[in-house]
Amino acid sequence: MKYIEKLRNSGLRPTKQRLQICEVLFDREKTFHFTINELEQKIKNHTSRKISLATVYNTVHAFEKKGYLKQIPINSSETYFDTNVTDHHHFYDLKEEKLIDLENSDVGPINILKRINGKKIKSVEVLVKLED
Amino acid sequence: MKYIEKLRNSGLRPTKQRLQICEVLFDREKTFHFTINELEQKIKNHTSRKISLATVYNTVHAFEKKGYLKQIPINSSETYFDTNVTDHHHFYDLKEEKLIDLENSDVGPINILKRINGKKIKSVEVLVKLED
DNA sequence: ACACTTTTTTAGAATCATTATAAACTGGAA
DNA sequence: TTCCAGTTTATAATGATTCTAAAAAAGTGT
Repeated sequence: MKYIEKLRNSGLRPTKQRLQICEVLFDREKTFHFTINELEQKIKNHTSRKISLATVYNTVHAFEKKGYLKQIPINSSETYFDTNVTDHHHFYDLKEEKLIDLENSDVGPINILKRINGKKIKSVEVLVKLED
Repeated sequence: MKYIEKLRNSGLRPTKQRLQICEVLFDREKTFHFTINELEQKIKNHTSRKISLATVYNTVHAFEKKGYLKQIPINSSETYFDTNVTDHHHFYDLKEEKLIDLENSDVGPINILKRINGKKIKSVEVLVKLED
């Protein structure tokens, strides 16, 4: 299994649950944007034995901490995560409540001119809201 | 009272509670970023008679709908609002959990090259996360 | 001021995403 | 195999937000 190494290397035990979640999350061509509930559904379809909701939360947070996932800043009742952890941006379709990737090349270069004393810039994220 | 007109003009009855919340929100020099709980504290200090939490929620949502407030997209357990409804951006200090305004002039012009069929761009918001 | 309608406020209950708990289980080292 | 730290699990707890429905206040016409 290709994910066993990945998990071991980051100090996470390659448990059955984590490996199955890896498959759902990372065996894809395209970026995957999801909420915990959407992920749970995908896991249900993918796997015979169910994985506890608490484990899904634990795992997603563990993966986020290790840098395999990132949260997308957005105002929604549920938290959105992204399997694409590179620097990139998003459209958010307000009606459909769906996220769409914006490559860096789709957004002109962003140059933050202001700086705050003693603070480093960790990330720059652009959210483009769409309406009909 | 200067807010009576403002409320009437937007079809909101100028009640005692709304006027007091207006004072807390809008009688300031600078932009005010707040969560509902922070706002409740400010109201407590400003007013003798307490305003019900439900009313604070109702009022903030009514003001948002009328365009006097906007939500700031950010991953936090609480929703952040902003009295500055012009197009502008934010630093978010992850350690302090504080928002800092970024004027448009602090951020180079942002040009979204991609378009989605049948959708209009409603807003473009940049969130710059800060760490130590 | 009074009567009447509509909007607003309110306290408390309900909801829902997320986190905490603590007992059972598992992976991996010795 | 034995042991232990790390994981999983069901369930309870938490906390922000929304709902409810009754009381209060605002606006309107008389």
